Amino acid sequence: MASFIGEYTCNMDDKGRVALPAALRAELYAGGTQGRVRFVIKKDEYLACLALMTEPEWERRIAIVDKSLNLYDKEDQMLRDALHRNKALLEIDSVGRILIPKKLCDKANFSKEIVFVGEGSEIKLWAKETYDRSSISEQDLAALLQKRLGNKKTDTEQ
Amino acid sequence: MASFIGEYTCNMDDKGRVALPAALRAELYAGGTQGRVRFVIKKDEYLACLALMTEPEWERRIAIVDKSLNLYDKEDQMLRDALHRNKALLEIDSVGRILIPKKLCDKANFSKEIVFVGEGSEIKLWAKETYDRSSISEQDLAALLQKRLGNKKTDTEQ
DNA sequence: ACTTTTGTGGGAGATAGTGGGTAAAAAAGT
DNA sequence: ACTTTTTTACCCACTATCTCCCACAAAAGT
Repeated sequence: MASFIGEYTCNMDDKGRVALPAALRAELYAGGTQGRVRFVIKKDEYLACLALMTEPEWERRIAIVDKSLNLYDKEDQMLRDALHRNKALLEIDSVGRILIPKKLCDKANFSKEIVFVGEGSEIKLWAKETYDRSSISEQDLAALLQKRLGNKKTDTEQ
Repeated sequence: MASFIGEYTCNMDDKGRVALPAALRAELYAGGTQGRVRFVIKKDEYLACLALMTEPEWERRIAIVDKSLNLYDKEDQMLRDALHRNKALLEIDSVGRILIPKKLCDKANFSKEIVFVGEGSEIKLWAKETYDRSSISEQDLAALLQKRLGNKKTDTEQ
């Protein structure tokens, strides 16, 4: 399975197309994937960005959610419903670009410069301005790391 | 089995016909289904929308329900009866459209713009205004997700 | 400096979506 | 049983959008 890493900036044209940075594309095809690769792109549920992943990765994730939801529970169904909003299926075109749906561009305030951030099984897409503004301070990161992964842990971990 | 994903908007004409978005149609036929495909469309039991699924998927679901209902229990039989109301069997016409029965259009307040939402084994159909209005805020979704699937769990999981 | 790879832009053909007209079928009324 | 009316199905045609293709620019590597 592909594991993405690194920050890359590309420009979206006025048709909504952006080149998938070559390094990320290479990582994709390194996984022995032949032919067309399908992606799922979605609005991130917590952050002001989009998240891009391969279709199998999406299937894996939604399967986990489905397992803990009851088909005949109203609140569960509303959650399931909400989880399928702002998603789109997309493919890479003949020159290595993806076409981002307008609605999702708006949700993440995309205009021109898009930052691609490899995060293992997914790629985050940010409007450059948003990305630069949203980074947490080094101190906060240090504190969060210490709390969640350092020694003084309060909850379970694998 | 076909797995549907993505949001698509199409217009219903005054005869009650809507084009099934090409991406969803392709997904259908990708499952090796040749010739005519039959669908079941129904009013969603909990939400103000319709749900569309292949006939086999419907059979699968109703079989599960049947298993947990008692043939000789009055309330169970009334439920079984209710579950078969507001259903219709439909096919795709020669240009890829479906014809939605008037009764169901009314139930879901369809007028012109219909949003198709792929949700795995089924496709939800919403009147656009209803869809936009019924969307929970991003904060609420984040909170609900955090509560149901995040770390600070208060109830059982997997 | 030159070659190769990567990113960007635009035009043309293909295809998806939409609408209407007509014929057949079903439903309703006489 | 037959007529009338309504509904459904099939066909054709138009338009807007998207996808493919070509080409150029910019960067990186040799």
